[in-house]
This record gives sequence, C-alpha cells and structure tokens, in this order.
Amino acid sequence: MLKSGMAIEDRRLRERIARRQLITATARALAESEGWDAVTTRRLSTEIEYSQPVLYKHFGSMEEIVEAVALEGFGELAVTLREARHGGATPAGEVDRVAAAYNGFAADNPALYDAMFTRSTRLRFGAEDTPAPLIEAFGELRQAVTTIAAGGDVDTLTEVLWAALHGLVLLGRNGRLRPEHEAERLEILLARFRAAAS
Amino acid sequence: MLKSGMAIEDRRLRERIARRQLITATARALAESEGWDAVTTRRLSTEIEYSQPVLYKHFGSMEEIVEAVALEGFGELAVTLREARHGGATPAGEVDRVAAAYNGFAADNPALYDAMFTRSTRLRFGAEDTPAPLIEAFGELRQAVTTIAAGGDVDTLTEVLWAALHGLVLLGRNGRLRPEHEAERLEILLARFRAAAS
DNA sequence: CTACAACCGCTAGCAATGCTAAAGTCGGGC
DNA sequence: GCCCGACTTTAGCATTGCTAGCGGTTGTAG
Repeated sequence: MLKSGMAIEDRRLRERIARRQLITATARALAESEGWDAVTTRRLSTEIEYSQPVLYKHFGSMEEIVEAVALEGFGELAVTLREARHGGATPAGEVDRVAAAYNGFAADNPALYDAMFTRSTRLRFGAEDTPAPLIEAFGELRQAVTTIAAGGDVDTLTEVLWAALHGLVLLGRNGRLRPEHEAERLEILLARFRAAAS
Repeated sequence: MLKSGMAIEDRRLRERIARRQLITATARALAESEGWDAVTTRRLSTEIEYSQPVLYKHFGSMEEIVEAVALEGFGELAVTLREARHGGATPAGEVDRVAAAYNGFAADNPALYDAMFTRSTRLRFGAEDTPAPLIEAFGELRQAVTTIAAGGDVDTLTEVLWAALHGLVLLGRNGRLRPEHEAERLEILLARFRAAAS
C-alpha cells in the first residue's frame, strides 16, 4: 500500500533526524567537556555508539558537523539576547543587558562559541544563503542598539559593538587581558556607546 | 687549541641560528601564500631543503614554530605602531593613526596575524614570562591611548580599544561584516573613543 | 511461508598528519 | 691515518579524516 509505505518512510526520516541531532549534541557536549581536539571521528562515533561511516551519511565532513553545532549556537544566542532585551523593567539599559548576556553566553559555552566564530569559517554573512539564526542573533543586537543610536547608522553601529564584544571575549579567553578587570572593560565600552552618536 | 675550537662552535651556533630563522621565515612565507594548512612538517622540510627531524632539533613541536612566527609578528607590529605614532605632524590624531596602522598590519599579513592571535594560544599576557615583543606592542598602543584618556584608567582603556580593533579585524575577515563599511566602522569606533573618558 | 530486493550499518583499509628512533655520514682532533 | 663526535637522514609508528565494499536486517511480493 502507498500509505503504509509513506508511514515507514516517515519513521525512517524521524530516525534520521534524531540521529543527526544525536551527533551534533554529542559533538557539542564532548567539545564542551574535553575541547574540540577530542572530537575526532572515531571518538565521536564510539560516543554515539555507531561506526564512523554513519557520520558521513549525515554530514559531508567533520567541518559540517561543527557548522551544524555553530548554527545551533546562533539560535540559542538569539534567544538569550532576546530574553535579555525583554528581561529588564525599563527599556533603558537594554544595550547593557544585551551586552552582559552576550558576554555570559560566551563564558558559559566556550566550545560552542568557538564553533560559531573560530572554527567555522564558512558561515558567511553577506550572501543570500546566510542562515536565519545568524540574522536573528544579529537582529537582537541591532534592536538593542536602536535605543542608543541617535540618528546614526544603526547597522554599522551594531557591527562595531558586536566586534568590540567579540574582541573582548576572544582576547580575554586567550589570556591577553587582565582577568580581574573584565567588568570594568565592559563598563568602559558601554559608557562610550551610551554617548550620543556622532 | 681552545680558541679555534671556540671559533668552530661559534660558526656552528651561527649556522644554527640562521637555520632557525630559515625555518620560521619559510613557515611564515608559506602560510602567507598558501595558508597555514599547507604548513606541514613534510612540506616545510622540503621547502627548507632539510629533512623533518631537523625541525625538531630547533623546535619541540609544530606549535612552537607557529609561536616563533607569532613572536616575530608582535615585534613587527610594535615597530609599525611606533612609526604610526611618530609619523604624524601633530600629536593630535595619534590614536587614529595607530588604529589605522593596526588595521593595515592585520590586512597586509593575514597569516601572520592568525599566528599571533588565533593559532598560538600559549602566548599569555599576565604571567611573568610574557615575551618582550608582546609588551612592547601593547605599550605602543597604550602610549597612543594616553593622549585621549582624560584621567581614566589608561591600561583598561587600552585593553578595550585593542579588543575592539581585534574584533573588527576578525569578524571582517570571516565575512561577518559588510566589507564596504570597514572605514565607517573604524571611524565610528574612534569617534566613541575620542570622547572624554567617563 | 518463502524468495527477493532494497536499505542500512559495519569491517577493513587508504593517504596524510605530527613526531621519533636508530642507522649512516661527514667533519675535526689526536 | 684513524677514530670520535656531532649532525642528517632513512624508515617507521600512532593517529587523523575519509571511503570502498561486504553482510545482515527489514520490508515487499508471489
């Protein structure tokens, strides 16, 4: 029968999706606990209790797995930033809350953040194939920046703030900045951005 | 004779140093022209026309080679920034010149910049074993920031500016920012920093 | 119920990687 | 002229990402 055949295909599709999720989730957890260097095809395959070729039924390469994890990360980042935006009592200080949330996200998920920004170089922004989660996350940041952009170019201003936050995260993580001044740095940056736009 | 023996040792030491330099220079050039992925022990050894174990007579691992290249890069960055500081007619705009020089350095030597910031994670800052070139490069930036720090904490302010510049470089390179607005971003950032310190 | 077929996962293996041990080779000193 | 020591290379190991081809299971049709 046609219908039963379809049902079976559906089940197989569900299993496929579940296993794909299992792969990315395991890769992420493994990276978070032991670093990305520990995420080899062999190690990952034993963790998910399948053999290596199974990985290649779902992803074309190891890089694609990292990319999938990164995408997941951008989605979560967007949610985190949105919650931070709406979480405050007053609309004032929205940028502060978002910036703090961004920083916290990077601190809480170092391996994930690595996948998003250092590991995956193929997730570009300009092109038309830019994935939705990236745009979404950037959009949240942009929304917050709108509250302090006094007539200036919001997009560019958002890019600058994002880059500054990103730089603070990366340099801080690599031991290039004094750890005890982290809060102060964020405060200085935000003070500069709260000033009126040029 | 003792003296001639010493002379021979001196010659050997010179050769050692020259070969060490040959290794780092070749690695750097190779990375700049074909990317760091092309810098394998085999490829590098054929380029320098020696066999692989020679590399390990000078460096403990591939990572140490990258680290040596990175150190070289920090030295050059310090020189570049110093020239930018002294290059202008007026002391005003010193930060602008240094920031532009930083950006230009990163753009002109992408692989080198990668070695300095992304590839080598072992070059830390806080500890007492922080190499001189790192301190020097940071010092140049700091000197420039002094001219605009109206009573604020210069060190922290320098860290923030550095991080912002670094973030702009990295995000820009990975296609996360709109390329045509690069100059505008730098201008916005500097405008924010020219404002009086909080 | 049986034979067939399609699909799925695994075993085994490839080339390339970083790194190392042990053998060879060359120059310098007695 | 002979030997000793430093230096270089040949050859090889373990691990990496990735893939071909076989084996078994599941669903289908007669």
